[in-house]
Amino acid sequence: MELDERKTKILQAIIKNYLETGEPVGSRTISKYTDLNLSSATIRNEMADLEELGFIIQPHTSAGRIPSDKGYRFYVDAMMLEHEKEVEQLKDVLLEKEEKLDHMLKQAAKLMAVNTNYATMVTAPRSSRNVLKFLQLSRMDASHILAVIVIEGNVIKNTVIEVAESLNDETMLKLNILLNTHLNGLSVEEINLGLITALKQQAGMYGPIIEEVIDAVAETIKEDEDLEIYTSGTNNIFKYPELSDNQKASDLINAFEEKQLLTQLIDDTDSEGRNEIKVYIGEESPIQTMKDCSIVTANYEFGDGMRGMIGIIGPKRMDYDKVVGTIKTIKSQLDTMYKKDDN
Amino acid sequence: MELDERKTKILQAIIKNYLETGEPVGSRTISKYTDLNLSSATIRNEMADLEELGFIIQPHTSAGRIPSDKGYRFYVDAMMLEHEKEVEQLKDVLLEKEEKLDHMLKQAAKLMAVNTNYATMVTAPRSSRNVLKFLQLSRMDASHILAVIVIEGNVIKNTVIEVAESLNDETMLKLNILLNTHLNGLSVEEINLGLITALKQQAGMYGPIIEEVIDAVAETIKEDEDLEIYTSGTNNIFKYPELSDNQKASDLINAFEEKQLLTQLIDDTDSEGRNEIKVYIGEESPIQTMKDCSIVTANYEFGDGMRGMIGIIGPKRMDYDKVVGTIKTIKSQLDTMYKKDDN
DNA sequence: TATTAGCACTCGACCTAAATGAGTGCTAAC
DNA sequence: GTTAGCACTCATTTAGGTCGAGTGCTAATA
Repeated sequence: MELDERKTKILQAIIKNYLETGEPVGSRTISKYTDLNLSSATIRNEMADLEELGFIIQPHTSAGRIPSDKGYRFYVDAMMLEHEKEVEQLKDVLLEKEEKLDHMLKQAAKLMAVNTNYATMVTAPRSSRNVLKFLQLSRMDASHILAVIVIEGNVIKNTVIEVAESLNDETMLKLNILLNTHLNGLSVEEINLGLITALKQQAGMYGPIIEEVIDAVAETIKEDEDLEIYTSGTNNIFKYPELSDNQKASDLINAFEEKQLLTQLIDDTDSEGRNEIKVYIGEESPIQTMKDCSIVTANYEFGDGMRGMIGIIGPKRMDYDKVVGTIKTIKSQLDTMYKKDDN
Repeated sequence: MELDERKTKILQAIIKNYLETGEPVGSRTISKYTDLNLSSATIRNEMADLEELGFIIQPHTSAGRIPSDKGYRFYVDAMMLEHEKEVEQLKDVLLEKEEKLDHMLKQAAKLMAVNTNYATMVTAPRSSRNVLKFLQLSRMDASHILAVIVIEGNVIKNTVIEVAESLNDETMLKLNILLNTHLNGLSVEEINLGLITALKQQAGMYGPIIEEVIDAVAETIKEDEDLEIYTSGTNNIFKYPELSDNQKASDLINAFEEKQLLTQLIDDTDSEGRNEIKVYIGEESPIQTMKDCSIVTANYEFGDGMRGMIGIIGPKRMDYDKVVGTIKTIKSQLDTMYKKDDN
């Protein structure tokens, strides 16, 4: 059996109607809803076929049909193809550039949540290559040295190092020069034991400090890995009956609190994917607790190789059109925002 | 009518029983539960009195009684008085000192949540006096200066300042000395326009940079105000039927996401309050959406005048004993953790 | 006077049966 | 291939009925 044009039209109509009403769709509704001018009986026959093909499901005998995951997939694929041509932008979704990056990302998450009424997430961008850009030691007080570590993409971290004895200005200067000349431009993998030993030797009696600084650098670069995730609109899930029964809601809320779970959504295929927008429907989701949800994600990219992810999570019965539009809009705004002047 | 000893005993028994079962408590239950050896009829009379006094409530005719807010208040006050003597510590709630402060606070929130099965929050500590401790400008690359700002309590912030032309080492040194000698030890209020003008004059052609740095300092100190709040166990609210109906759950989840709302819980009475533990019951809560909850909070204090808050939020029918114990334990651990060696 | 036993009464919780109605599958006619 | 007609299914709603926990009140008791 094939999916001919009429079946396609009927399937589209069923899904469209279900997205709007949330109720199982009956044959009579379709008979009137479409311009096919077919009787409900004919529709019924076609629906039986569509069910056999796996696109729609009957929740129980004598109820209308609802889309299966496969049905949604078909619908979304068709829609994405449609969208490919028009590069429409939602005019009313306007992200303002904020002073602080974290404020802006939080803002982006919120904007998407308010606009779509779904739960949203935004990950902080991280550099594909974690390279040390700049290192600065300074004496804070007699027993503390402040180490400022800047890695590629202007991610800045600070560490306070305790020292037994105060160091004079000259020593500080020497250490700074030593560290910067040898370490700048290196990634954490490149800072190996041989290099460290060589540096320690050159530093003489200040070897232990070098060691501590390098530890801090490694720590800092690594720490950037457990990346920050901003979420918003979590409580939107209560707006959708299919998600708001206690067990499901609890699991979802938990996933949003334990942001760690959300990292599974982060796409690690390199950017070759043509800046694709990804849609996970129901069972396709990589996160177990979101089997009843659909997830739409996209990567954004700052000028200097920093990449992050934005995502919207809602019920399978989701306004895919709007969600994809919103994601696209926010993505493109983030993409261009830091293109010219960095931070 | 007075609250004599017998009434007190009965009231305590009612509340205790209700805390355990969650069901309205009937007269017969009390008649057997207590060692008063009174018939249910007598208890009924007493209960009618207690209701008249406002300590208990009948959800509907022909149901048992449940405590009113006033009843809970009575119970908690009595309990707190009891606790005053014993300074027991929960042995099994052990907070490990983490490298990073934010990790540790997150950990504290989680620990409390796991231990009590309620939702918890921990605010980052902030200094009562926001004083500039140390300032460091360094040249990051030709057109960017990195300003590192350390305020009292070793809160460190970074800002990148864009400059038109590259500055040489000597100028940088001069600016650093100029800024540090004049600004260190000052609070944001003390950095007034007169001082700024004087500094700008001394800096000559670099006046604009001075201005930007000072702006950044002001910004940084102010920004520390919109403080961070770590939450955990949010989804625990689903464990309590009285909170998990959709509207209430949604509101609560929202309050935990919009952490801003939680700031209302932060106690601004100065520490004179003898390190008191605060209990807000139902209507006493300063947060509208938590009228069906009880909230237990306490302030913790790091050695150097940094203060933060920990709190537990659960249903009114809460295990107050355990919650207060947990709060006390975590508080005292936080209190002592940074007493000797700071950060 | 305080306590208790007894009793009628209330009211939510739970169960069952019947009515409703949306929607189906199938068959026979067009 | 399409449609009208019809019997059938089944979730949802409504109404009625029982059950039992618990009360308030009254009269008897210590």
